[in-house]
Amino acid sequence: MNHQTGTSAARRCICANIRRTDRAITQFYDAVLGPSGLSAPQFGLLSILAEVAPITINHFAESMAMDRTTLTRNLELLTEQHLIRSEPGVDRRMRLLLLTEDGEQALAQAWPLWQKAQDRIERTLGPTRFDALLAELSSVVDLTK
Amino acid sequence: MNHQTGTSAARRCICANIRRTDRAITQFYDAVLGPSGLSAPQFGLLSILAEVAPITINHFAESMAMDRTTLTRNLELLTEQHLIRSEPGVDRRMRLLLLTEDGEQALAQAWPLWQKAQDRIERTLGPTRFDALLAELSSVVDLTK
DNA sequence: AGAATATAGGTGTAGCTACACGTAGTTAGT
DNA sequence: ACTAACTACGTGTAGCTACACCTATATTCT
Repeated sequence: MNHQTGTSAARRCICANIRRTDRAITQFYDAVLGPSGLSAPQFGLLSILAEVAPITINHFAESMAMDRTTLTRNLELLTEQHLIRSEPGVDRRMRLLLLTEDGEQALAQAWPLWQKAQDRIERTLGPTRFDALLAELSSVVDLTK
Repeated sequence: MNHQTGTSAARRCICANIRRTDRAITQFYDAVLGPSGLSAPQFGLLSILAEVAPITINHFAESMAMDRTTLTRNLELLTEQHLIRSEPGVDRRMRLLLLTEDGEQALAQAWPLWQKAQDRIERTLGPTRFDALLAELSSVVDLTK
């Protein structure tokens, strides 16, 4: 079992491999986005929120495939930095999330940095491999449901 | 820009997509590994440590592509649970990491559960797509260096 | 031998993640 | 109208992650 040939079962763990890739890519995007003052996760939240706002926390969490309570904690920080705000909806339980003007500006500043990081990956892999990778990642997400 | 056709740039962010996949797959493995008492990251650490022990923290961190200080914090928990231990090396700065007997047992108990989770992904994708995905993840890690 | 440098590792701080549980407001059933 | 069930959201707790900074030991250079 696992002599010279082949890769150990542990090294083939798809979970460990994805987690490892997550650590590497997040550090890479964090470094490139650094000058914007946004972390990779924060940029991700703002860029999607810009498309789907106004939206409730639950729907936003679903859109991000993120636990609702995780999103709540992340939104606290963005709110403290005045990058987003929330206003009451018709249903008094709901809060509708919106970007502030500061948030729009921070996002606009970060876009070229994000593009730089994204291009590094996208261009090196090429369009075919890149799109295939995105598709496979989505397949994995679907498989866990 | 980004009307009905195509996917928005934000949705194509490889960082956000990998992070999303990480959340999904980690929850999936955590759920399946639940009965073993090990989390997905803990199983990952133990299964690799079993192969490379005895090893220093720095070398283990490198082997896991993980920040050294992150590893330190994770090892604290495993040590408290008596799943691993460390002993001094010849160089008095070093600590050599080892699995305890409890750790070996916990790992042995968790293996079939891990196999169950892994099979779900590996069998559905098939060997070709699965191996290609692992390779592409490694490519992404290499690109961030 | 002594000073400068390099290596191994820990601590303070802070952000990301999610489960279990709780509260307030809404809707459905009778 | 009243109760039960459901929905939207927050809080307590705890693990995973990494940067900046620190200490202790070992090595190299002069």
